[in-house]
Amino acid sequence: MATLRDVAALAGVSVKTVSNVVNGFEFVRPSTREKVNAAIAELGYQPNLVARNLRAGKTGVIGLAVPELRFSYFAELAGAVLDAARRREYVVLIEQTGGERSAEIELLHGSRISMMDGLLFSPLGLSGDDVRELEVDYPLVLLGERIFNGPTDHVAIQNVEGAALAVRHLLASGRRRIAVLGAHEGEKIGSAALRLGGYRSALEQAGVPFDPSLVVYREGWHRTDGAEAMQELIGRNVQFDAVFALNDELGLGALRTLFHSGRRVPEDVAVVGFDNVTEAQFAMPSLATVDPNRAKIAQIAVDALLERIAWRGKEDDPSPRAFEVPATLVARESAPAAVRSAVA
Amino acid sequence: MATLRDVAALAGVSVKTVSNVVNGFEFVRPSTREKVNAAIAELGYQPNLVARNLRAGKTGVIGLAVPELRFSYFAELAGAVLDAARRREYVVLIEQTGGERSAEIELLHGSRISMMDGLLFSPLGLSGDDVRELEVDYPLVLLGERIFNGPTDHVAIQNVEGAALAVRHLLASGRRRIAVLGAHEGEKIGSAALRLGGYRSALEQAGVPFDPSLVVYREGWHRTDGAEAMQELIGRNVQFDAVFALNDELGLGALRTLFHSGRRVPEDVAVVGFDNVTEAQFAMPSLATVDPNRAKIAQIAVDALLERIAWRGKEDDPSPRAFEVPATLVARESAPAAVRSAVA
DNA sequence: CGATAGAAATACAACGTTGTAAATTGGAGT
DNA sequence: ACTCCAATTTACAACGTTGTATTTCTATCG
Repeated sequence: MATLRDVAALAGVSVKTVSNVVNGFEFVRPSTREKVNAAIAELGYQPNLVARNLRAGKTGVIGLAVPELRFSYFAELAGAVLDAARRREYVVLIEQTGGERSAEIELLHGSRISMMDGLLFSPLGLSGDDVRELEVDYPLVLLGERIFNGPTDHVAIQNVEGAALAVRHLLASGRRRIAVLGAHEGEKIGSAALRLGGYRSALEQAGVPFDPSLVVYREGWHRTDGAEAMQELIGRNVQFDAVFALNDELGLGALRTLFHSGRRVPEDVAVVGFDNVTEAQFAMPSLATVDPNRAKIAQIAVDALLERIAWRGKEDDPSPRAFEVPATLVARESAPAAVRSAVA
Repeated sequence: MATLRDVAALAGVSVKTVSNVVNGFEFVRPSTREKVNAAIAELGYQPNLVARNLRAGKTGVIGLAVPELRFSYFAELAGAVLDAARRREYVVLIEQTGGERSAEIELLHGSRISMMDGLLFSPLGLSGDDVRELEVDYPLVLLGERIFNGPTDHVAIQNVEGAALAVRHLLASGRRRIAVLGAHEGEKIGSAALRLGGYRSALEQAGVPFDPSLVVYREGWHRTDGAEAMQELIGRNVQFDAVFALNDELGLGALRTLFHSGRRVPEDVAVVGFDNVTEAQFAMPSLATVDPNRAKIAQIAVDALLERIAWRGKEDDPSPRAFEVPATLVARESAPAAVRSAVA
């Protein structure tokens, strides 16, 4: 790989002059500029970003830590982050933590971080008790619902309001026996708890009594968990005409079980999920869901991180900021907008 | 951030001694080592990888260029690459090209590359005519079926054999009118052409005549394309008892149309896809498919790339290698192993 | 007790870049 | 031709590491 030095030698100028040309410095004689550019072209010179970044004290790289790319939600989030970062001339290094606490802690405190200007972190293994782990000396922005009120900026989904949207949507179509899949026993914060809270408040607001026998607890978030949770609900022999799955994967699993149990969706049971993953749109029937607005989340998170990066070293860095991105309801076949409309 | 220099000052030794301790150099007096480690702990020193890499002339980073993470296939591939890379102490910088030729070319020749030791590239916009673009001076490994016989290593799926597996599976369950969704008109290489080839050769081998009216051409690879292609097939009024979709997304879209058209899967129509994306497993009915063995692809690709990286500068770098990873058939509800077995 | 070998520690340079400050050039004004 | 200032170019240092070569210890041996 050619270096500035090689180009300088070929063009018969100093290294710094080549650097000036490369960086578009104003005061370079046109004839010199031309000579240098010719040399650059001849050698196929490309600036070495590692050296440039060492010099500049920054890397042009931000990290994104997610549990696993395999899960659509994170893959789509990652895609959105990549897009948002590119718009700001940053590249993204992705790390999979597997959702494991130890891996997350190691990443936060490991030396890989020194390759990044900052980190977008979507914790899963860490809990509220681990906030101390988040006290790091580099810009860090938290995503998701595991940890609130940490020492860093935080971008969250409208969990409560989003869940309420879903429930109101079901109520509006005449459903009154709305089950919940995927609640977490005893949880206070975290997506599950928040969404369950939204469910309860929407019911209350509508004057529909809360019935604990309609709540299915389940730790996992995957399709199999949804299928099993649905199975459990059916096994209880309680009457229900709608299901609010605390995320789309659970909802998709539930659709599967409902189908196998002979129940029609949405005629017998309406279903709404949460996340608006791509698959939801293509499920059979397509799954109504709450769209957390991933592109916006990514944009806000990247912007917040870059702001923090820019503030690095300044004495007065603002205290932790909390962003909340509005969620919207997406009506689909599994819970259409009109009451009991037929399937196409 | 503390540097070696800071640690050295605090410990009262030279910078190089600290470096020696950090790197586990053998000949350091235990007492010195202890002093240094104390200083490291006190300052929370972390090596600066950018500097280390500049010095070492490598970055510890490999690039992965894919069209879009939103598509499950690439998200899952990316996840597998991340895992494979981590096992070899490498991190991965992911770039989305959007599948656009110009973006792909810019990435190949841009300066971002200088942040990477090598690139895993899954082209989509580039075609066989663009092989010249692949003549770059850094280690490059190609993935996928867009370009064969390029000037670089190449890791490919068993497209022909995989497709033949799918078709033989359908034949074995008694199907004889097997439609194909997603063929590309006039294409010679590329996944679609190869898989279509596997389809034809499997039919031929079984003595089943090839019927052009069972082939639905379609450029796109997404679910909507599958749904539309299926619609088109139905519109032709030709008889068919099985569908081989050239990838899972097409297959999932087809399932949807079949469902809406009142056909039962697999009783009336068996369906097999290709790729084994996670969703296939959870579709209703679950989608039988050909598993290209992504984890192995990722592992082989990463290994090949790291080998090339290790060979950098050596005079005798081997000529381009082509790897092919065996595909396997995954029987599922949409095309079970036993003939016309009932749905669970 | 001095020589000597190996261990331990160090100085220095270099990776490729760019900021700083100093040096050189060229042309206008007189 | 001479001065002066802005334009242009340059030398040097530094970003944080580590390889190489060199120096300084220290213990052992004759």
